[in-house]
Amino acid sequence: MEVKNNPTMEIVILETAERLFLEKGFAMTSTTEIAKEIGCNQALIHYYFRTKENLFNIIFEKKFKQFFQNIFIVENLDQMAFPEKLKHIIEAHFDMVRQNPRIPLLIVNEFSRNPEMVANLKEKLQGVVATLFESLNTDLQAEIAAGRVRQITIIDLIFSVISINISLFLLLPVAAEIMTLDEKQKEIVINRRRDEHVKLILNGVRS
Amino acid sequence: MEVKNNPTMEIVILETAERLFLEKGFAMTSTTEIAKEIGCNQALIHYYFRTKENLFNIIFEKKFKQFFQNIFIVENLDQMAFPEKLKHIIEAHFDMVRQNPRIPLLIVNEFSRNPEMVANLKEKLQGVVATLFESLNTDLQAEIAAGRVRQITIIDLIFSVISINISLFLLLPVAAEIMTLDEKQKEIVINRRRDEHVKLILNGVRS
DNA sequence: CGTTCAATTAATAGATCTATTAAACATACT
DNA sequence: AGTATGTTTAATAGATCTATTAATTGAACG
Repeated sequence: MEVKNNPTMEIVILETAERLFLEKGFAMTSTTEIAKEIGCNQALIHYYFRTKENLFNIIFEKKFKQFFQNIFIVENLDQMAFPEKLKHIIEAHFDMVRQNPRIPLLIVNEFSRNPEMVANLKEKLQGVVATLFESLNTDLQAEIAAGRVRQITIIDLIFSVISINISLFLLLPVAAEIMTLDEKQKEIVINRRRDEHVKLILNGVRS
Repeated sequence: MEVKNNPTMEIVILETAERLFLEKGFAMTSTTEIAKEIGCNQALIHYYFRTKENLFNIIFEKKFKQFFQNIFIVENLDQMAFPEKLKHIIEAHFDMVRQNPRIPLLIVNEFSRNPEMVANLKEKLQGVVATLFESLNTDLQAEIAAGRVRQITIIDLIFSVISINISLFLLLPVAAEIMTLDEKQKEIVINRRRDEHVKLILNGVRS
């Protein structure tokens, strides 16, 4: 038997590249810098991944899927009433974005650099999203019929949840600088916004 | 009298650079490309603006101020009741973002590239924002006291408005690709979201 | 011990980008 | 006409980046 490919360095490269791409984007991250960060030769990056573009695409695809597949992961939703259910969905999504605050920026920037990439990935998640939305939509329509929720499409509702959560973590760095918040104060803001998003949406869809 | 400096080319460079920086960001836009787009020699960019960084900073500062100073420009707010006033503020901000859909991305990206830049600019707009918020806050507190609006800070209210409006135009390119919307359908979505944002916020702050 | 093959490095080609310098061009003025 | 000054271009230095190639290292195995 030949020597097994050592996956360690490949993984180190992936992790380091992921961190740098998320921090500084595709254009501002060079393979030279990735190698320097790791402490290895720059050619090694190309040995494992051939091109910078290819390395980026692997990471991007992973992050893209991760972000959309985990869009609304909540356990035991079935027994809940609609407002409670919606509350958990908002909070779960909020927490997911909180743990991946830079992915939306990565996706938005990559789309303006290379729209093809997103176009190719979209099919892979349409199924996942569709079934997830359908279940919630059934509840939503029941609530609307019962007069407890105003006329609103499931798309608009979900879009509002995603928007408000994503934009917090997108804008917070800039907002914190303008309002001169330190890390501790930022934490407080984030926690307050978590409650605020729930209130805003739950109240916002009342009839 | 000597020949007056010809401002035409300087303006052409500024306009072209602005367009390219907004389209593709700082790193992905080269002075070579700006010159090629204009049809002039690349050295001319440096003749007028010395460095790419300097050219970018001039444009960035302009866009930054433009975006924050026009944050809530509405006429004749005084005679309106609070909900009507808030509605007009949301719509005015929505329309402003609609006309400058790429500025938020420019600011967020530039901040992660060079936080100093934003730090230096923040003082110049704190005065403008403060007075604007104070007026609205007076109304807000009255509404809360009257029991028509739930407990919410003016910061949270304004942050929600800005968030929901900005994120629409930030996410729409990607969302439109995923949902396969053409330009006409995008327009429809934008117009529906404009109403939706008003409803969401107005309902969302009710007690 | 020497062979073999994967992993790693050194060296470098080739492209591109920023910025500078010197020369060419254009225009107003004497 | 000739000079002076602002504008534009040509040429290029110097840096950096991606990607490739050839050489070196190192570990398993017969």
